[in-house]
Amino acid sequence: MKLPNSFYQRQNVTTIAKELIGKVLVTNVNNKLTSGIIVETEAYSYKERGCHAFKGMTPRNKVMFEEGGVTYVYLCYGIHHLFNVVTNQKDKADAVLIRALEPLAGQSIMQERMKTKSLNKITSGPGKLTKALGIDRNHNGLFLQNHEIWIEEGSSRVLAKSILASSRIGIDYAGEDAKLPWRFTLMGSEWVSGR
DNA sequence: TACGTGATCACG
DNA sequence: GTGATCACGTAA
Repeated sequence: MKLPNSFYQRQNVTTIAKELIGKVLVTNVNNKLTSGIIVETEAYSYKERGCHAFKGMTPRNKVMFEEGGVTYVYLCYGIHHLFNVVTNQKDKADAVLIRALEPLAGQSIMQERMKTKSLNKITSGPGKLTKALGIDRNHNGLFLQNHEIWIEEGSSRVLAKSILASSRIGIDYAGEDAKLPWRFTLMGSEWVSGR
């Protein structure tokens, strides 16, 4: 079952980021189905400096100002595509960055895209998982109710106490806000990114 | 630890 | 137009 729009349109982005742990991200790109269990997320709110939307709307971050339930994909460091889901109401530009997955369906397709014969760490990082699932900027602003990218309920329930909070990665420019404990990881998962 | 890589955005 | 910057990954 796809998560409904009401899941994404709630106000508290950290709650949504936590609840996304254990859910399953699915893509159907070029008729190739791939999926993974979400094991690492980060929350971003327009109210704090870590967020692309902090200084207002620009051509790049425009979709963050839509209603929750659409994708926000952008190119980072000229090389990596990063995948977010937009949350909250219209003009409340919050989003959750998906940072790591445990591979589920279509593992051989992911290996092909990553040019590796191993499964090890194949989706353990925000830039890697987009490549493995075939996500790029063409997938910016898509509705998560569509057939190309969506998130569905996982098969087993994740307990709140097995989710760890820590500070977000790679946002030193955000000053004090870089210390917010808005990165969430699944305790004990070997698929969490390692930076 | 260092650097590739190119879109983006705040300046003029 | 131009230049600094950047929510990373890999090799070393």
